[in-house]
Amino acid sequence: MRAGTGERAEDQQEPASQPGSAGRRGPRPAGAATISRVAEAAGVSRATVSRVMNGSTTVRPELAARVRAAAQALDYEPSVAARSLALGRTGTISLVVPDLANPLFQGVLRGLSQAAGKAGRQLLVAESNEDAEEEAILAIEARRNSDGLVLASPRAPDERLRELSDRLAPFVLVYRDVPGLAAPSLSVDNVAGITDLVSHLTGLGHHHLAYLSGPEASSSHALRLAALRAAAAGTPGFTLTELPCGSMFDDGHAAAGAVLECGASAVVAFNDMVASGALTGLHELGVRVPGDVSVTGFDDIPFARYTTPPLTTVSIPKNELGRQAWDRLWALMNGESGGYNVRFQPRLLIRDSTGPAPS
Amino acid sequence: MRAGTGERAEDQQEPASQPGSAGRRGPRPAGAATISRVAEAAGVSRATVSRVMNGSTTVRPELAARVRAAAQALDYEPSVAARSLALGRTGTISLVVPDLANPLFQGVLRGLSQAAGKAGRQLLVAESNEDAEEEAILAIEARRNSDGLVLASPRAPDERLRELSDRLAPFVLVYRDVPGLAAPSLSVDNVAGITDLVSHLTGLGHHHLAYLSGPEASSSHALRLAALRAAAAGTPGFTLTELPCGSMFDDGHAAAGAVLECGASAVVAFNDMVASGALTGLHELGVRVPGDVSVTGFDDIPFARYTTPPLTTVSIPKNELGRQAWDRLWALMNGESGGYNVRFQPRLLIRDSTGPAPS
DNA sequence: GGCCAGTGAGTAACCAGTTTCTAACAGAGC
DNA sequence: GCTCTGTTAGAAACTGGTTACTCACTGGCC
Repeated sequence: MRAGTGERAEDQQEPASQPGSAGRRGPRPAGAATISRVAEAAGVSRATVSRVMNGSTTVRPELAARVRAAAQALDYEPSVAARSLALGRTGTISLVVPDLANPLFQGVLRGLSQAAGKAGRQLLVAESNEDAEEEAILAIEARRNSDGLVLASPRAPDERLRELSDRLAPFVLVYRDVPGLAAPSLSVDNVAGITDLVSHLTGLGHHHLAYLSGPEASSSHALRLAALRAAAAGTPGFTLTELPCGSMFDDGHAAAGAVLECGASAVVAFNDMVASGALTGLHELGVRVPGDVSVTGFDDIPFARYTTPPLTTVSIPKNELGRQAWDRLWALMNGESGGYNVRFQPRLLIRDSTGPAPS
Repeated sequence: MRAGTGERAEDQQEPASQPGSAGRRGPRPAGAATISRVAEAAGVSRATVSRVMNGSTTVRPELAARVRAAAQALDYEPSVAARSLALGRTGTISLVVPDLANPLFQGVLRGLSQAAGKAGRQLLVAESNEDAEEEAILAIEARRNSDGLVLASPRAPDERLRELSDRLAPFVLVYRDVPGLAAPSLSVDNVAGITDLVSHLTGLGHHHLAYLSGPEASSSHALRLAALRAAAAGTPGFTLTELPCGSMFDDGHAAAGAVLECGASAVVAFNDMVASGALTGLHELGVRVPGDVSVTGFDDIPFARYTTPPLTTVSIPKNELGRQAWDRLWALMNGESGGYNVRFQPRLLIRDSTGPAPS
């Protein structure tokens, strides 16, 4: 993406060092109005200004108007930091994900961002770069800066999450279900998804499946693989070939040759990106999909409808996960129970990348 | 995405109302250690604890060790809110974008998140849902909760941004260049991108181009359209057909019929998503790409390499924009000049969706 | 007219840190 | 031995809000 991209400076502008920022005395805001200045201007106490700003009804309307006028005249905006300190909450929640480039987490981010925004809450985002310990550290750090946390942590060991649970609370776990964890989790039924996929493929006459593996440490990968192995073990005359792969387009693209070699008639890819890469790779090798080989994905990313051919996949409600994460977190922050754990049932979407096994 | 997705409650867990949260006296943290408690435990003053926590060297090593031990024993973590108040800064910066589903902004988000993370800063994210006035309001709100702002605001009028400039500073504008704005901007040379695209296509013998328009209010769309019109006006025997479209996959998909009707031999789509949708739509109509019609995109989203055929497009350094936005903002926050405005030169990527005009 | 309840607004005590100013003390120099 | 200087750590002021408590004043009721 960056390689070779030229860059050119132009449009020189005046230095633009912020006018009032040269630290009069206190720290940053310099000339910013404080509640005291507003109180003085309106001839009332700070308490009254505070009451007016927070919509308390115990202030005489006429006085309230005077305060509002003073605030307006001074461009007064309450200090968020001072408010947080006094109130003991920040008005912010945070989201920690392993990878912002992954549509799976982008979906949660969107859903959460919109739900939190509607409730007037700010959203802090941190990316752990797929590193298990980083996930934990960032989660703690993000949590300290907010009132609650939504954590997508596919790498960190169950035990680590359990021991962190106190410092992270209130928090909600997504795309994962850790037994014995004192936090609600919103997960996806990977087993059901894989089972649906396998029935669909065996129904089409496929007996030899290749699985393009996800990242070793991924908990979703582990569940999907286990479900596939179980299905294979439970069906006589069924062969499962496991091919190491990854989670990105390129991984799937690079695996196309191995797919061809192993002789499978259908490919179950770890996710849609891998499937989509494999589709392109197979196309380049002259393999027809679904004529020669069927291909399936997982997740139903927005792009899955626009691959050639459109991808048969398993749809999971990414935005909905984000929205519900907000609901749960909100409940938790109010001291209520976060409710039950929820496992979303994915939905099989049959498109054109799967067809009858070649005879 | 959500339609029909089943949901099932299971794994009932204990109520999990946070153990210590029932408000002992102060607000939230309940039993959390404060600097006073640590000071008391270590037998020193709060000032000394503060100095130790901030790595001041003016504390006797032996004393410092005692303080650290006490802090450790009490699980002490400084209050972010109190620190923000005293210091006058939050350690957070914010990003406001119109649409988190758009790969363009996802790229900036990633680049910014990583750069800010490396510097130990938190990142606040807000999404304006493509609404011009919402952009402004969210920007103010986000800015109040942080020390600086990166703003992607393709909708808000120039004038509105100029009048807001004081309240938003320090801030950096991305994907846009507003004349006279006292803030550095990082933009992309849309004109150069379109010019490259047009030369490429005319070089292949295309004389009739269809432009699949972006959203009316988008400043990128305006610039790209203007560049196309200029190119058309400057080239004899050149026809430009403008087709209303949009910015998403579906818009491009829906426009395929119109493309066919208008008789153009090449399609310049507003962006890669539109191009990709158009590709699928044309394929469904039995049109060969690039045999019958050539198609180009803009942005080079990760997916563009995996369409069928791979998409000829213009690459813009999305992550790099995020990284540089951080650098500029950092400079600004330190009272330095934010430097020159930068206009990135996009790079033409010729893939397989363009070919010679049919004769 | 006096008592009581209710209302509106001020006082002051918080929230949890940072930092300036000051003082105690130790060691060096004369 | 005394003064001067440098180091270390504490006292207290400060960041900008919120809120429990208190009190003055008003009106209703007897």
